[in-house]
Amino acid sequence: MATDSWALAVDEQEAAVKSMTNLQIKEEKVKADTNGIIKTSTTAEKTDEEEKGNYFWMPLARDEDRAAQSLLNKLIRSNLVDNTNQVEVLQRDPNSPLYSVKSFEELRLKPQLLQGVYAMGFNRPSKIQENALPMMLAEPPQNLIAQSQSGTGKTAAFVLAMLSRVEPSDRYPQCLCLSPTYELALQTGKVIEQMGKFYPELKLAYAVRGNKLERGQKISEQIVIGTPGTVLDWCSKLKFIDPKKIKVFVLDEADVMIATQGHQDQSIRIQRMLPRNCQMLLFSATFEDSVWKFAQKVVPDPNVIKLKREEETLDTIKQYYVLCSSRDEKFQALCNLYGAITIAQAMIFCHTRKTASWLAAELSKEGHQVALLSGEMMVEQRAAVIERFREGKEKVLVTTNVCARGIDVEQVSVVINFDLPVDKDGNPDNETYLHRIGRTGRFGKRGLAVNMVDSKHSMNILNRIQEHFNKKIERLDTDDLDEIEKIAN
DNA sequence: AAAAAAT
Repeated sequence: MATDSWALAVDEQEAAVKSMTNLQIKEEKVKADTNGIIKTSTTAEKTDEEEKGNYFWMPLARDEDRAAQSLLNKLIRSNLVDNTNQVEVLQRDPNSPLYSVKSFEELRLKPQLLQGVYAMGFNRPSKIQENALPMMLAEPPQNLIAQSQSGTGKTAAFVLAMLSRVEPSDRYPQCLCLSPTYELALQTGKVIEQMGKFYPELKLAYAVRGNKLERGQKISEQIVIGTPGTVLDWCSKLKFIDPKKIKVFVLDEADVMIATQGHQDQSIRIQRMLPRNCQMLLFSATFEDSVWKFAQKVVPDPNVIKLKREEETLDTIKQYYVLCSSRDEKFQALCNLYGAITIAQAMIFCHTRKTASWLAAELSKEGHQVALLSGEMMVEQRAAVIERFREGKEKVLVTTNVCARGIDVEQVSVVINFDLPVDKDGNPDNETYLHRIGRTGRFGKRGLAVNMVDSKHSMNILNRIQEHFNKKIERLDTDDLDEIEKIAN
């Protein structure tokens, strides 16, 4: 459960891993890698920091440069030497060289952190990690607003940044990470636990709904992951956390966390309680223009990694639509698709909780096994459902926007928009669209997205989404099962 | 419209 201690969670994980057959191969690989690292760091010339046992990334610029630059307090545009991704990198300190690392060793991480990185099966940094890690680990700490497509390793990047700054012997919260939903907080927590499992003293607290602590004490966990409402309570009313001691503040899915129609109030209230020198890290696959501007206003002096519009979509995800005339026809089309989408796993998105529960019930009546997940369910139930889906015990998940962002289940090969994503004014929600289809095509895998259109109005919405991303969404005939299975494979 | 709170 969410309240479990760090140690317990790690024990459980290890028990699970031991039951896997390829354990020995994995362990040997980790050992070899870490031995290699320890050797090189002892033979290399040691800095004062290393002598004290602290391994830091080399400062990106000399102190005098930095002092001069901080006066300018201005962003200068540089071009990243990078021919595969069209990204803009805006550096806080334009005099410092623009770094990107090609290996985790170059980061000079503490050995137990590097061990955690390799134990998770990461061999080399992804594109966003290459660029973001040197910025995040620089001394003194610098803020970062970073954009990178779904499934490209943002979580691992900011988790590594938190773990590199945490001091496990100090028994109070030092790193705070906010997630927009309960399920995502649990998922990110697992990544923190896995990557940090070689720090024996380190503990993680989950500040999420349903995790009730005894009143009147401070918590000793060094890292806190949570959802905005609970975190705010823990920091203010309940005083479990002393926000003044937080060194790193991460906003995952940052655009929705600071958007007016999102979690803005709570996130900003939490941010205001933090010390002025707290490092702020904002990550998302999408930043709508106005939100991007707001982010740069609330984050002092940030480094910036931004995608060009044409690079936002992933080409590995094929997008289609099916044309229907009513909701019942959409349902029929979906039933036709069911066989094809259950080859691997699928997620079906609805606009409301009501539609989601209706659809799940109707599909069940037709004899199709589906799971339902929405915010009206109890957290215990939600945790159980997402767990079953992760384990592959459920092939199809009918859900709302609660699962639109961040949820990482590798086996998901199809995303279906039973309802297209629209905002409260009925306009297309391009950001949510991108996040939803990004539940498939994780880490370079291929994926399929199918949009169900049932009116002129929804066709118009889809056309506007196409125009926004300048990406063709082709028609699919659900009567042509051969064609569908070909695509779904 | 959904999500997010020990209120």
